Amino acid sequence: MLHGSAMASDFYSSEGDAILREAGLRVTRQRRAIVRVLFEAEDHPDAEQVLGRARDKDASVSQATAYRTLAALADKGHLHRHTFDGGVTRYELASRPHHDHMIDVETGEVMEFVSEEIERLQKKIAAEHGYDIVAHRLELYCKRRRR
Amino acid sequence: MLHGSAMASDFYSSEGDAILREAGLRVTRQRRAIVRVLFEAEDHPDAEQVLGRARDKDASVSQATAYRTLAALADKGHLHRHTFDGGVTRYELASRPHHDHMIDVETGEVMEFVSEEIERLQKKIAAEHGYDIVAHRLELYCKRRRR
DNA sequence: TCTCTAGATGCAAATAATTCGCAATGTCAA
DNA sequence: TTGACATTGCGAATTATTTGCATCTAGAGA
Repeated sequence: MLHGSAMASDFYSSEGDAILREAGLRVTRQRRAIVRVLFEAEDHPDAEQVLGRARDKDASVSQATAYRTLAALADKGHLHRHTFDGGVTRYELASRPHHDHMIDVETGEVMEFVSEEIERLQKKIAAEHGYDIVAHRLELYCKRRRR
Repeated sequence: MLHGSAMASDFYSSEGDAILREAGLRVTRQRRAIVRVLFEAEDHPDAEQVLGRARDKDASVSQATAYRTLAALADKGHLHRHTFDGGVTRYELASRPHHDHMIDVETGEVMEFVSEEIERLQKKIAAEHGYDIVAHRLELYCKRRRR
């Protein structure tokens, strides 16, 4: 298992390095930690959570660097920002397969889904107005159906 | 025309009073001004804009009251909050017919649209996961199609 | 119409999240 | 190896919004 973990870390580090380079950013210890956190995240962490987790990997990561790195990656399109219903900004790697979000308003749980049909309709609507879609945001706020 | 304007104002004031009462709020001079601004708005003003316009009607409206009133109306569901792509919070009366938003990323222009088909698909998706939709947010970020 | 009280107001200070200035440090192309 | 310039941490500054508090006022009831 130690072997597996080490390999996984190396793997993610290189993936992360690539993302940083693609974004035109220098690869630093701190940024490596931050990007690794993003690769490992299975949720949608906010800046504070990213900072905390990055510090677990490298205690030298400062708040300013976390915000600066997240902003730089988001600006270059490598990171998506989400602000579910007036909450704080949450982050998610853009390299993940595209999906939209469904939020359980009672538990705060965030689920993911895709609908080719909706994607197609969105494009159609935009086209009808003479537009091309650059990005979109679809969030469904739901309650578990009682039965 | 003076007649028309006066009638329109009266109309909006009573509509506004009703909304305030329904929200369980007392009808004050300041709140009347704020709610009238919301009724008259053809855009999606942020708190600062609402405050400015309300002050044109009644100079005594303070920032705190603007925020407090907007928050109270939003909490009671009479007002929708929007945060288009990381910008400030914008407001829109919930009594307006339902619609989603299309944002021209080059001009910032906000357009409205509805698609019964998308609405239906959303409900279907939620249902498939065992959920009922409480609210949703669909925003299309677009660029005018060059030809 | 008068009174009374919970709710509302303005002001200024307080928060929360994020950004910025700056001197010190680190990356990486040559 | 080196030098230019990007990046860092720190703390102060911003921005948007909220809150504490003393003072008013809407509006139910006498």
